[in-house]
Amino acid sequence: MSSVPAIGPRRGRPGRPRLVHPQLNGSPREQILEAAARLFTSKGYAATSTREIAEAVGIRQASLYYHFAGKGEIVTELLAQTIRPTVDSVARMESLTDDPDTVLYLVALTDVRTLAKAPHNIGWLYLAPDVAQVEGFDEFTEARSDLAATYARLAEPIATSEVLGALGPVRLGEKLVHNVEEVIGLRNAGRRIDLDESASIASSCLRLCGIDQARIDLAQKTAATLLGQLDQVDGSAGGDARCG
Amino acid sequence: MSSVPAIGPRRGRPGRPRLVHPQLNGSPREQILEAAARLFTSKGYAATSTREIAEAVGIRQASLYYHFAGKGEIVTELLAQTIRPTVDSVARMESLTDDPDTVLYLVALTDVRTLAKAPHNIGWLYLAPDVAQVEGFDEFTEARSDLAATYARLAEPIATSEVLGALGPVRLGEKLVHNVEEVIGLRNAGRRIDLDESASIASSCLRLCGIDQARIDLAQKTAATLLGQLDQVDGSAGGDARCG
DNA sequence: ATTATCTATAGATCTATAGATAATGC
DNA sequence: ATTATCTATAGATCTATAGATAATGC
Repeated sequence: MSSVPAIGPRRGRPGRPRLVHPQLNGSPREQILEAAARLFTSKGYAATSTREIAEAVGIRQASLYYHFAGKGEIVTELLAQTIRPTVDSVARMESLTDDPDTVLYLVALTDVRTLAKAPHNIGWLYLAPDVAQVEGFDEFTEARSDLAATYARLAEPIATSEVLGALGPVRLGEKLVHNVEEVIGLRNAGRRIDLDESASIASSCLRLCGIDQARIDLAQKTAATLLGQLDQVDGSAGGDARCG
Repeated sequence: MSSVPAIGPRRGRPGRPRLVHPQLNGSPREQILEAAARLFTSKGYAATSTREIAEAVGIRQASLYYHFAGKGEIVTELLAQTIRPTVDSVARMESLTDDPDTVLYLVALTDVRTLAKAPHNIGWLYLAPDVAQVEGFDEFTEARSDLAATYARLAEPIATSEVLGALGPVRLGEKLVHNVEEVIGLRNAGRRIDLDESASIASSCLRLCGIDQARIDLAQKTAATLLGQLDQVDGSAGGDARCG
């Protein structure tokens, strides 16, 4: 019976059928990205072979090259897809309130949630030296320093003079980014990141600015109220309401 | 002249001479560890081949196996050599002063200095997934959680109730370790870590505990005085005075 | 004899390309 | 005809072992 098709008719999609049923959803390209994300974040980039990715998808190693030019293109696509939307979200947060403590709190919280909810711990890849050597990585280094600059801009007006004196705005921005990125390590250790955890990381950002507990409590409360209102207005999570 | 020794007589050491002059100091084993540390921290573990290590040392790839059973043994040896002496140093710091703020400050400062001064940014390797897969890595995961437990023990009595309420001692310990480890990222970005920078990271640890600026200033001042006295008593850095 | 290297190489990868094949689409 | 896979394989690694060789040490 060597001429029997390996797989049943399977819903008419063009192209030669796979030897194995697709185990993941989405287009082949999406399936590859999903499998690669899982392997890269769990085993490391250089330690993951194209063969392993293909096996996880359920295709032959060579078939990857129909969709991507190579391993490097897979990882840069993953990074590009997951650039943190934080910088863009700042405008939205600033439109919610005039209180600068609350804006920083909200931005940090959003950033933590983004890192916590991503389907895989992609944030990790930005920090790995083998990934940093991939052609075209510079773009992402730049994105991360834009992020630090944004944090710096938000933190500078509210930080105490002692903190600013010791660090300067640039280092403070970097420190806040690093503080938010604790969530990457927590995920890596298999920890679940709930909303309380996220809130406490966002609070730490204010604490690192030298802001006292009363102001932190206030910002946290204000932020919770604002987020509650948002949820009421549009039931959708993270609404992209295009108002003129 | 094909029978001419590749290298001059070179100080009588046993063993067949190398084809290339040693470019590094120390025993062959030390030279290998030095070269591997540089390559692992700059390119990543999985992305570094044994051939590259050998080339950096100036020996043939196969000669590595006279000194190490393989790549895994090289990296575990590196990790073992650089386990942070922080846990051990706590007793010394506690003997210097009764002020718990100052003890935490000193421990954090010592830890930062250790990470900053290590010849290569080995701390990085603890965080890399490809290294985590090496046989025998568990030991080092344990060492890191011992470290977090130590920070937790020191921080619990001095943290504000708000911080402890939000985080609990365990998470606070982890957060302090993560805060100290900012230095790893800074080094990776090519930043020089001077004493001021180290001091500001140690201060951030107190700030994350909810400690106010006045107490931070005091701890910092006390610590500086104590360290100054130490330097006067024994000129040696990090004296291992074995007193009964 | 011991030590530390060397040469040579087996065997297992790993990436990437060429070209065949089996679906759908028109 | 187009699409998405497959098979087969070249060529470049990479790790690890076997055995030779050239020093020193006794």
